[in-house]
Amino acid sequence: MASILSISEIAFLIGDPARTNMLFCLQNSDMASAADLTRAAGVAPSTASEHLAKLTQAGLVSVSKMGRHRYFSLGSPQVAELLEGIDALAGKLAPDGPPEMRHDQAALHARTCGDHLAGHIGVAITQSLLASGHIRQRGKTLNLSHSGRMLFQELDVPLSPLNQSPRRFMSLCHDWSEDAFHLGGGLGGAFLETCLIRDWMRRPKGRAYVDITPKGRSILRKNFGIEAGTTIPD
Amino acid sequence: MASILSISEIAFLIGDPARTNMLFCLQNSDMASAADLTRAAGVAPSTASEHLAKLTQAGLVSVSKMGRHRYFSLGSPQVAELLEGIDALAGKLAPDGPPEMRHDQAALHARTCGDHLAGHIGVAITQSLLASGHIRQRGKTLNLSHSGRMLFQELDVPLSPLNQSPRRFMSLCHDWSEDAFHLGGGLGGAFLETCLIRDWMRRPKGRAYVDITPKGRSILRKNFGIEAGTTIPD
DNA sequence: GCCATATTTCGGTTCTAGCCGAAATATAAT
DNA sequence: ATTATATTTCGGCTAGAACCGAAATATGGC
Repeated sequence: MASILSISEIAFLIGDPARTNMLFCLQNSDMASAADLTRAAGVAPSTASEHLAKLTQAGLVSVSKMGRHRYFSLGSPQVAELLEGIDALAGKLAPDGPPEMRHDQAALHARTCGDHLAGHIGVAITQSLLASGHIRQRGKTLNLSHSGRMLFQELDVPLSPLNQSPRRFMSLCHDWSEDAFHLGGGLGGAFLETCLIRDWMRRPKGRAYVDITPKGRSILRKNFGIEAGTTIPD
Repeated sequence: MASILSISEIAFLIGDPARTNMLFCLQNSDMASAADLTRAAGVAPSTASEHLAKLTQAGLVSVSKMGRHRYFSLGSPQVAELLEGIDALAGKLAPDGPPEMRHDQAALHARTCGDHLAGHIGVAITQSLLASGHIRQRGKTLNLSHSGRMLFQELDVPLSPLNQSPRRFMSLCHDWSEDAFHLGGGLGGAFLETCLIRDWMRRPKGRAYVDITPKGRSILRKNFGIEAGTTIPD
């Protein structure tokens, strides 16, 4: 027996775009730092901190302090279930409503999940890497093959710092928008960072997705065989 | 694949106390008029109308026009499922948090569901009526026995107008806060109305529950064997 | 100890959603 | 036709939430 107030409070917490982004990011990749979620939400760190405080206080997410990081995850399996339920309902109720397609299509096309690429592009890149053998999946472990190492070096993605980091080198996050997997972990983050530095992609101020520049489109085409959607015209 | 925006929009709609009241009222009793839901939400009719417009536009509730009434119900079974999910989660996350107990305990003790009594008191009255044989349940049909008719006449509840109304004379609504049943339908509404007129109960301006007066406590004790909680001291 | 990184707290601004009351509309009852 | 009831639209008010930037705190690495 739950009170109306506590019920609406929960829904209220989920019902803010920034927090929704955080929660769904957590549903994919367990263990995200505050900084990851800040990026996912597309707000200032201070704002994200406020959101996370509210979410943790309500018990929707739980936090474990590790070093100077705070890693968040969903508070309980029931939270994940609830998110799934809302997602399912949203899919039924808003069957590709045209009004929000413009803005949101771009978001889904190359959205970001924490500090790495997700959405259509994120999944396509990952599939390309797997298909070409640059990444090999054996059971639960992932390996970057020699050819893959070459590829990332060629793209100027710095790999050496990643070996010293406590973070997992690679991981596959389930992508809720594509129902497939995208590349996460340190490598996923480093790759996106390189994309931004080299102006292959641009993150609109505080958004949870990136726009792909013409330069980026040619990179994606050449290295991954991907025809990226046009967001910034040539 | 639902967009973050449409997801947070749904949660946002649920996340307002007035709308939450409406939705959970609809989960109990299908077919509630706008006026019923206005009462349930505890806001002005104009405000309720705005809420209902938003809910229908989003597809969370559906509406069927019958005469000069508009009857609402939940938009789909999935909406009901979602509400259940939130309710369940709220029960786990807010295990009797003391901060909101004061205000809310009163609300749950004698809350109203549309135009009839619900909550602890509503359920207790209904159980008393069933136990004493004033109401008989045979399969899906409900009958008011002769003794029951006498009882309500004694309490000055006007029964004759109810026979002319198109509304169902009696119904049992599932009470989400007590996990039991309370009396709805025309009789449920008429009884509450009598309680308010005779000052056995008072509805705080625009709230979705009633306070029980000392006079009302004695009525409940005498007729139903119920010890109502004290909200208004003698 | 000292610097860099991660995160929170604080102060102040802006914007939106909820609220009401009054008036308008629609439909039923007389 | 007129009156009563049910519901919506409109205008204006107010409170609260989200947001940011700057400064404060905590922690790890050196």
